[in-house]
Amino acid sequence: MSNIREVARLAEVSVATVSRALQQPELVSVKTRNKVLAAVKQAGYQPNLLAVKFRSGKSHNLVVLVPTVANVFFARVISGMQEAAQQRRYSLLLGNTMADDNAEIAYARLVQTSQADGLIQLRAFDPFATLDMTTERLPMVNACEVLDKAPCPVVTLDNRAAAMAMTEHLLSLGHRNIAMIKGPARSPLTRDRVAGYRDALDAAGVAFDETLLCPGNFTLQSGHQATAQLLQRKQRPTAIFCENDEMAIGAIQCLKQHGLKVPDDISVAGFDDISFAAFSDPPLTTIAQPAEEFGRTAVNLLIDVLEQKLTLLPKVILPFELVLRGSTGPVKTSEPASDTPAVHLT
Amino acid sequence: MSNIREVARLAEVSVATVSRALQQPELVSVKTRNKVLAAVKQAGYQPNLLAVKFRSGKSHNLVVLVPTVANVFFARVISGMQEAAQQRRYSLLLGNTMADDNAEIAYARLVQTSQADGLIQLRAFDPFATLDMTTERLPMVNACEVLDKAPCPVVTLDNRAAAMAMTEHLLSLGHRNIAMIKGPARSPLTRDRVAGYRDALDAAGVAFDETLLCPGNFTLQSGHQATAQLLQRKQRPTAIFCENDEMAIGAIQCLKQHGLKVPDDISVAGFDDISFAAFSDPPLTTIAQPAEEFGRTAVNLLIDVLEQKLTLLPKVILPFELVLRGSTGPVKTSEPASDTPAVHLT
DNA sequence: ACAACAGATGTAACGGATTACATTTAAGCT
DNA sequence: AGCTTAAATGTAATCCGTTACATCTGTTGT
Repeated sequence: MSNIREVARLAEVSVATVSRALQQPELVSVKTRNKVLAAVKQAGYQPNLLAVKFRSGKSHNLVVLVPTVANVFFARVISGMQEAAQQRRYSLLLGNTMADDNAEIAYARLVQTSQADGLIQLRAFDPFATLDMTTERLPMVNACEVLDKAPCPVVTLDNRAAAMAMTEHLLSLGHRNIAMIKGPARSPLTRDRVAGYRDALDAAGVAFDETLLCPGNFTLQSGHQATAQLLQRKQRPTAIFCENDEMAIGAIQCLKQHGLKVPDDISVAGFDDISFAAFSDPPLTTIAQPAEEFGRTAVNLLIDVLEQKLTLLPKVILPFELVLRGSTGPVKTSEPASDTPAVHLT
Repeated sequence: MSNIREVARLAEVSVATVSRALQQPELVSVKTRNKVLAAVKQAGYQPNLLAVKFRSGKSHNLVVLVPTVANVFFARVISGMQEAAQQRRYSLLLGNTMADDNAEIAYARLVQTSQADGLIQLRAFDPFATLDMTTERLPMVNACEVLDKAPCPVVTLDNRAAAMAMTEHLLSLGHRNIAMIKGPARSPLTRDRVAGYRDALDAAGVAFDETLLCPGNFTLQSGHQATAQLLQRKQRPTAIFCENDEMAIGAIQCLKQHGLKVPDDISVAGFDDISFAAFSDPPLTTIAQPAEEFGRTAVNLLIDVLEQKLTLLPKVILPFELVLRGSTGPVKTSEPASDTPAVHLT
């Protein structure tokens, strides 16, 4: 691979002139510039970016920490990131961490040793928190599932309000016995969505029943399993609100296998509005999240930080949308007035 | 950020000794080594990888060119890549190209300018083909959808045999009027799968009817659309073989909307075995591809090439599996003997 | 004609880790 | 002790593009 010195030799100028002809053409006379350009072409010269990055100390890479790329929602987020990064001439380094803290810390190390200029974290975990104090924490943006007190810009969605909106929708259909299939217990995301669910229940004067909350892990299988458990209850819920669409689709399959009709016998709602949501049977009522926009915003925010276009630590809250489709419907009135008297009004 | 000179100063040794203590400890006395290690700790030293890469001329990055990360199958492939890359201490640079030739060429440039040591292409397109001859072509592996005469190692699956297997399955259920929803026409992948479909038809002595081939683009929507078209035919096909699961799921939805039962009225088959396939209603008969294994193999192959562990250009063919589920069933005998006489035996 | 200055170009230092080669130190042997 | 050899460490070059600073050329103004 030819280098700048080779080009300088061919063009019979100094390396500085070559560099300037390429970086700041206005500083070089037209005649010389053309000589240089010709030499560049002749030599097939491409600047060695490793050298440029080394010299500048900027890698122009961003690391993305994602729990699983194989998740449809995250795939869309990454797609948006890619788009924004490309526009601003940054590259994306993928860190598929399987939500493993140690893997994330390892990736964070990457950043510190200047493989990347900054980091985007899609989970509520601070990979720099455990590092010793001699090592500085690096530019980071936390998106989608965010830390409560993130020491960095944040882009998220009002999960609590969204969950409340969905729960209100179910309540408005007459449901009073609404189960929820959650994500992992420790996650702030899960906590917020449960809080929103509870807000709506409280506002409607419906008693909260902890046993209606079922843990899941955002996979199709876990939605299926959790639903199977819910169906073993003495009193079957009339609606199931799942914290993502995959679990909702898993839930619907389970219900059908038990001979139940959705939404006639039981309503199901999801979250995310992945492409499959509109194609499930019945089509899924869900909360649409602007996934690609999450990615774009996170990247732009991070680059702004890197390029010092930002001083404050912004908190961007993207809008959600309640998407009503066929998987939710009015509660069947044929059921006997189903009270759980002991719990009623505490 | 402290550098190696700082550590050398603290340990009261030369920079060469520090470097050796870390890279080839056996060359350094135990006493000195400990001094160095202590100094490293004290300074919070992490080698600057940009410098290391610059010096070595190896970026230890691999570029992945993927048509769309948002596609479930590719997401799994990338997941496998990530796993293998991490194990072998390489990083993955994501290039989401939207199947745009120019975007791919731009990414190929990245590689040339030593941002990455090699490239994995998941599409049948050679981004180096159009580049002028002064610029050398760089290490590359072509996976999943491969070029016929790829100038590089290849990891693929016998798409022709797989499509033949699926078509034989449908034929064995009595179907004679089998439509196919294809991918983009130019793709070798589409061509091979159509060829396999035809092989099976020929072997069974069933006439090939070109009008039963419907173009799609691997999305849920396109499966839906193509199916709507197929249903306008005078003579409805009794089975639809889709070139991926997304299109199959789209097809099933369309059929249901037209009041048709799957598989009683019409059978549907997919390809890929994405997670949603097992959760569709009915569960999808499909061809399982070892997606993660594709990714792992491609990465390992590429790194082997980079590290000169390979001399030949291997062609790895991974196995597929016919997965029978509920979306395919015997053809209904109640239909009148349905011939399309004009076409029969040409 | 000369000073002042702008414009164009060149020289060389720099960034941080690695490593060939040189040098010093220690150990082993007679 | 004196010589040989191995082990340990140091010195300095190297990778390549950028850029501060120096130098040179040519123009304008008086």
